[in-house]
Amino acid sequence: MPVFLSSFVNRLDKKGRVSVPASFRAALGPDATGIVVFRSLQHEALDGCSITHLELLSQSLEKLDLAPDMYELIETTIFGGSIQVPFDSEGRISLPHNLATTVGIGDEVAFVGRRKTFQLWDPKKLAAHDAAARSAARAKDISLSKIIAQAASKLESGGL
Amino acid sequence: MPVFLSSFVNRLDKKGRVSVPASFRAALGPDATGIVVFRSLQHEALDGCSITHLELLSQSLEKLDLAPDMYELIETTIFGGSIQVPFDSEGRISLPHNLATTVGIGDEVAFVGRRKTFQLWDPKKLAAHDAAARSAARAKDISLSKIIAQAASKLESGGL
DNA sequence: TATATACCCATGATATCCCATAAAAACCCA
DNA sequence: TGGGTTTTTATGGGATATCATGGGTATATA
Repeated sequence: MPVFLSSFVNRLDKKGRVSVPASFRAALGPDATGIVVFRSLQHEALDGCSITHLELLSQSLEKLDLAPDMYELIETTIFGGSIQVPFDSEGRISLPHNLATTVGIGDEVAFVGRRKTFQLWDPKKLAAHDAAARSAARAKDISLSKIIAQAASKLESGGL
Repeated sequence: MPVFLSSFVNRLDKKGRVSVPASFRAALGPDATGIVVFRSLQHEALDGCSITHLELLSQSLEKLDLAPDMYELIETTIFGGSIQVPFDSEGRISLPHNLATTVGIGDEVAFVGRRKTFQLWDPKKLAAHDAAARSAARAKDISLSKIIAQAASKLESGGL
């Protein structure tokens, strides 16, 4: 199972090319010829994933009973708005300029792993988002060991 | 089950490498190729764990019905903020410089066992934190023998 | 002709691998 | 029990491979 972990900041050169982090390329597998990129629904950022993952998403959507307008929204935003970007021989993609500017990406891109997918951020926007997320986590007193403990007790009581 | 116990202070060399304590490596098992490190949500320190433990966390997240914003928060904070660091042939990891500095780690790292996980501290910050934690424990009148006694009586009454 | 896209090679920085050494711990055997 | 020996650990440094990045050139596209 490919897992996207950690974050990396890479430069966009004047041709609009940027290296996809080597570990992400490894997670995509040796056969991957590129990635899929589309605007995030929640953030001022881009979502990226493998082509197979997008197909999986498509299948999942069919299973769900979504409201028609929701379905409509997702169809146009994700599938309509997504683009396929191939790797060059060095593992770079060329990010369309208009797509980059819509999310505030200038000459640097932060690749952020999110397990099954990853995101592309403007590093400054990411830093702000990260700081906000951290203070929210502290405010709600979230701890990982708690989460694991909760899930474990749920597993015990719930069966399996 | 791997258990991380006790603490060790090791030096960071100028390449940014530091030995993971042998007993921690033993706890990780012979097959472990590295560890996962991310910023602690609670402390000015790094959390470290095995890759399997992170996968456990990942599964836990899927099991729990977390609020979407919470799920969101954890995904970016933990998975985006974590890095996978492989061992070199001597059992060292190379700690990214920016990650070390964000938690105040200079040229020494204190590895602190916390059972299922461990933490990486700047030794001075750890000493300060320790002192604070001890006085807090005294203030709350916590004692280990009390805790054990309480647990024992609970077992008797509650069965098994 | 301009603009964009793909393919090729060059280079510096970083990370990884491999070997050396010194200190500490474990071991062994009288 | 004590002293010597072996093994494990932590640490350092040089050589090598990988990666991100830059630029040149050809090929397509409008």
